Amino acid sequence: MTPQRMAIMKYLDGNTCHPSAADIYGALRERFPTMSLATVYNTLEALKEKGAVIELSIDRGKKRFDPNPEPHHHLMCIRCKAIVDVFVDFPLTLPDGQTQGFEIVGNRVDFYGICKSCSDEQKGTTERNQ
Amino acid sequence: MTPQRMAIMKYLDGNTCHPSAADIYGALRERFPTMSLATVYNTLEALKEKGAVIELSIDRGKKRFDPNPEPHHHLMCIRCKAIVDVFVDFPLTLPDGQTQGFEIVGNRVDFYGICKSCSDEQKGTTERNQ
DNA sequence: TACTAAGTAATAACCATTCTTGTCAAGTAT
DNA sequence: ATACTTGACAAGAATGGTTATTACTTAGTA
Repeated sequence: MTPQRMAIMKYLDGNTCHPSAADIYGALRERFPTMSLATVYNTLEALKEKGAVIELSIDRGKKRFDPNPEPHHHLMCIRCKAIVDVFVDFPLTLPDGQTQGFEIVGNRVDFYGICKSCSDEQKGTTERNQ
Repeated sequence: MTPQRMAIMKYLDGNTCHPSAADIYGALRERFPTMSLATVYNTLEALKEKGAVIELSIDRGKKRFDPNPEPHHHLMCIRCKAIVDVFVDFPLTLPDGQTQGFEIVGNRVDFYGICKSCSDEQKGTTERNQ
């Protein structure tokens, strides 16, 4: 267990911002100036295999990581890409006629919306423009 | 309306394979050797703005396009990335306490599984290995 | 010490996507 | 009808996120 790896794990522990690899890299490079982005990816991959983090694909073009192992869904702001957790359990089972021969192994529910601060910003802009 | 654009639209019409931009490009380049991948992207973007196609983010790292305007969900094979449509309506509303100030604008339900042909392949392999 | 294995950093490579720019066609004014 | 303007378009270049490769370092071990 190297200092870099420990720092990444500590940064993730309890983090609810669902950071990307670049976010983590950016947050830790000050304390670990020699750490490379590849190390972050490697560590995240290792943590993912251990089940310590979950890789989210809610944000196209960027992997986001979630250290919360409890099953839950996500809500993403379409403006600022902030992601928050949603702890509501939806009963989602497909009727046999709809599985089309697939063996279902999981599902995912994502909500999209506009977060408070983005919504406030827009209001401010609108007011200024009037 | 250029021939390329018409060909892309025709290829998509009635297509239930949820092709990626590269899929479309690969399918049409023989008939339109001078067409570029960027043209496919441009056309898909234009069609998306018109509401003629929907962009799926079920497949990380690749945009997939769906010409079916009817609201529905998707089921993807985690092996071969095949995507099929799921026409089941789930009532998904977040209780006020869970929206965290977000103005919800949409949601998405994706199912993941292993399709019949991938499942059969695996069985064959297992048998051979025994 | 020498050997091994794991971890790291740096860089290059890769792929999907987006940006930029030159070209062409249609419309408009002279 | 001709020159000018505008806008759409395709092609190639560029970008950004991610992965692969390589060599170096460190720790553990015989």
